[in-house]
Amino acid sequence: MKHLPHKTIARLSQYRRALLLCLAKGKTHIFSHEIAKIQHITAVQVRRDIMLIGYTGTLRKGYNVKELIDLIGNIIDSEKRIDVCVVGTGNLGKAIINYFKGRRTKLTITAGFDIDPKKIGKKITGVPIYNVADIKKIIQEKNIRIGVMTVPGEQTTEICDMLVDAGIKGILNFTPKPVNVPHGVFLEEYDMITSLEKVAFFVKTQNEL
Amino acid sequence: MKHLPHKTIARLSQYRRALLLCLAKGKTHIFSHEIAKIQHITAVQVRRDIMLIGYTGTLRKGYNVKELIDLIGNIIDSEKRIDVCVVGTGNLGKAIINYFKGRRTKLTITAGFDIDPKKIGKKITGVPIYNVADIKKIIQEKNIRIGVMTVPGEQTTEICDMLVDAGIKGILNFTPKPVNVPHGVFLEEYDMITSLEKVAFFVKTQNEL
DNA sequence: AGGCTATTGTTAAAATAATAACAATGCAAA
DNA sequence: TTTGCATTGTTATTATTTTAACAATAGCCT
Repeated sequence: MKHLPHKTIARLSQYRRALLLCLAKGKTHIFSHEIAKIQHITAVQVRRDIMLIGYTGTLRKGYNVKELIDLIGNIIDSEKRIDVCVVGTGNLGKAIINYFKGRRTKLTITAGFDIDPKKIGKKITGVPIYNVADIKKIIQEKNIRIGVMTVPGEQTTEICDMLVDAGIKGILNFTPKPVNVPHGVFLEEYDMITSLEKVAFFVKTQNEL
Repeated sequence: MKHLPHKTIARLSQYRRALLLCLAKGKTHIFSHEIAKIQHITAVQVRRDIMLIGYTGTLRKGYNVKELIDLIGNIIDSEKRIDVCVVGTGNLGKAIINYFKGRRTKLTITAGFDIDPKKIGKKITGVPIYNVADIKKIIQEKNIRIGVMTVPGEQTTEICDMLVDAGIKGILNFTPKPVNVPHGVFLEEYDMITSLEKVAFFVKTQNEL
């Protein structure tokens, strides 16, 4: 497979969720338009994405749910578990840790970090919380490869530098402040306000029509 | 202005954040490459976006920070405040409410909804929490136009239907379950796992090289 | 069996988005 | 004043992503 578009990667992850739901319902096959409906995209796009990963469905029966789940897993999952840490265990950090609890994925949150002494040493739904000061030590000991940042804006830059220094390979930044990472570290930023303002923009323009 | 690309809308919102920061620092002008650096994009893209909204900077001095903030505001803000509600006041809901606290934007969170009697009637950083059963009444009374869903997956569909029924115009769905809305309601979905799996995919492929 | 239809797989076209290229020009320094 | 250069604004090009089009065919119905 030469190269999978970013967008396709993101959709594959979503397809899998839909497929797992179907599997749970006992469905063995699914049509492209059924997946499309769930994800609010077109059936063509689903077929095209599936084509890109080299899977082939059955004419008039659709795709084998289980096979497709496995294949998507082969592509987007790592062979081995990838350990993830969450830096900042405020509301958002807790939400993320809870969100992952009990989901079967190769991604596992194995550490949380905070500066609050009241939190350090405790656990959040099974995930131990460490002192941010020990971030490098813990990340290397546990071979953590991905860091999720949910700290307040003022600490973002400092924490990011610590993560990079500790040898982290990917960062998902939920803080409102953009960061810089050296080449070789994958960075994904997400800002809730941007999403909300986007919704608001379309609500507004629609109203004006 | 004929038509602004979705991506540009999203970036404008981010530019504004960067600009507000600069304004706070006392900067009166800013260069395209400075904005670009903050946002991890190219200066060309910044200039192009700014061109699209019809603003013109000063050669060798850059863009007037204050003017640009105002113009972006004119474009992406509503004239009037848009009221937003958050349905589900768990960790994520609380995180979002806190996140907005004290930010000056036309978007204001004016209601939270929950089913937990212990939460109903209380406030979260100033935002009153109502019973989900009263969702239609409150939304109409307060003229709330946008709903943010942070409820558990099982309740997603039901809550979504209630929001639509109450006349909401835009929905931002943070739950893991995709929803359907009728034409005329703008829907934006965000799934944290998708973001994280995307990061993991690139961490994985890079490792394999 | 034979025709009809729904569905896949794939190529082609269109739309969207990002990047490059470069003319214009105003400020700074000589 | 004049030269050089940094910076904008804009058009052109390229890359990416989505959508359309349609041939192929497996299964269903008669």
